[in-house]
Amino acid sequence: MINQVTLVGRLTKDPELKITQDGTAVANVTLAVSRNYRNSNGEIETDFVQCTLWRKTAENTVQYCRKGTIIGITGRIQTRSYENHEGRKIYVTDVVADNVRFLSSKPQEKEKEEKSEKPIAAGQA
Amino acid sequence: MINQVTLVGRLTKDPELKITQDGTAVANVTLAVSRNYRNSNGEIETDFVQCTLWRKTAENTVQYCRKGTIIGITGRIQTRSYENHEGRKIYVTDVVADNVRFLSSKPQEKEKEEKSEKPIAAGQA
Amino acid sequence: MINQVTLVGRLTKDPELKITQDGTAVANVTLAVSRNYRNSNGEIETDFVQCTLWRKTAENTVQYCRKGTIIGITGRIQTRSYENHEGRKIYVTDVVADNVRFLSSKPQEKEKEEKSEKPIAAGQA
Amino acid sequence: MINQVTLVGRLTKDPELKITQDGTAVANVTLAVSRNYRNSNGEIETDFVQCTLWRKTAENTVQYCRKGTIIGITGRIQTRSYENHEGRKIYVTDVVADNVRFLSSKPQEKEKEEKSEKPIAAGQA
DNA sequence: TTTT
DNA sequence: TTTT
Repeated sequence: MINQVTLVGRLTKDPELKITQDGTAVANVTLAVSRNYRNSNGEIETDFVQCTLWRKTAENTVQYCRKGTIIGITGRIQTRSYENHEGRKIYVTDVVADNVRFLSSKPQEKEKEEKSEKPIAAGQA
Repeated sequence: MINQVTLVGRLTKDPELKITQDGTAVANVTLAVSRNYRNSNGEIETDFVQCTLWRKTAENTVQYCRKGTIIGITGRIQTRSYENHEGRKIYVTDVVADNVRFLSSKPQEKEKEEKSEKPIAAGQA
Repeated sequence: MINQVTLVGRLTKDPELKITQDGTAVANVTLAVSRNYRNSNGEIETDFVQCTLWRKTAENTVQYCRKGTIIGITGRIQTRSYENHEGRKIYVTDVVADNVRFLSSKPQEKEKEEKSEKPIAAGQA
Repeated sequence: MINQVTLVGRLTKDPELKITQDGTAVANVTLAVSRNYRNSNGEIETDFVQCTLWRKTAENTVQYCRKGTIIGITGRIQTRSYENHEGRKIYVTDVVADNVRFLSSKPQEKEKEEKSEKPIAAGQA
């Protein structure tokens, strides 16, 4: 079957790197994607799409992007469900990225003091 | 910004037409989209993606498709939130269709007894 | 059937508006889309994709973009063929845009002297 | 930059496997993708999109598909040019596949006599 | 609260 | 929990 997504939008926050139990780098970000048309009140609405980035893609995004950076993501929609502490079933939908492109004109590299201690070296760029 | 989705999958149920307060036809369907690779247990997982179809697209899908029909959808990811009766904020993500294609080899027309009473005639096909 | 394209790239030239015989505005542009990986020589190659924009989409692109502007296009691949003056069949492939987004950080409006004489007013923006 | 294509259409011919000089399997196919609307003469037109498949993707397509099979392709548009024997520059556009899905209801395996001699075993499926 |  |  086919499941293909392309998004261009702005990061709603500075992205943060997490490490899973088995040592894999991951970043969960939200993309603010404004619509191309106005609603009945003349406003431009925005969709806030949750995205999951893995490995190098996560590391590079954390290193080179921050709140407000425009990025392009290609990937697929993923759904899953879990039971919360009240025993209620919660459904989650997000976009798992295959690829991320940095589209802001000047994605100035962030200068974070902890940079040299980053858990995984950032190779590629 | 850009927000573009393409899905091909199977309807998990017979689609049903609803009519909004202002008289617009709408259908909420779930597409079962199996992945193209096996997980670490050797299984093929499936994403269940909620989709919203409007007007003719809704009407035609209800008329020509049923549980198990393979359809292709192009559209965009939409997010919204509301407060449930407990005052908890609920986040909802679905795909709003621009276009639907019927891809099953023999999408035999359904013979439903209530067909002649359908609230809106199904034109296009 | 499904035919869906998303491109983000730079205009290779200042776009120009043409008017067809029946009075429709059209612009033919080429998008330079650099690839996300290096070839065996360590170089980043670029695809030069021909795109056709119609009506308001053409007019707005001509008004707000110039050589080098980053734009996003969604649309479909179109193929056609014709015989050239030597009787040889020529095959042409381009992308017909449904939608164009201006993604350069500062798409400063062009100040062209002939602006006030533009054949069709540019509404929307 | 972003360059993302999704196509669903029918193979215009039985696909054939070729082997490049360095031993890589490749198949060049054309997808007939009918449009979702009628032109001014009430006809449904069709785009014939050239696609290039590599390695396992090529091998599986050759093994499991034939003329008329409906397949889904995700990939990117690729452009290149060369000079023909008359010194004229020829521009070529095709879609390089990342992924291929077989969507015909009954993609019966082809029984070709040369099957056991296939240059590269077809694993995956 | 899932399709083949 | 939202970006410009």
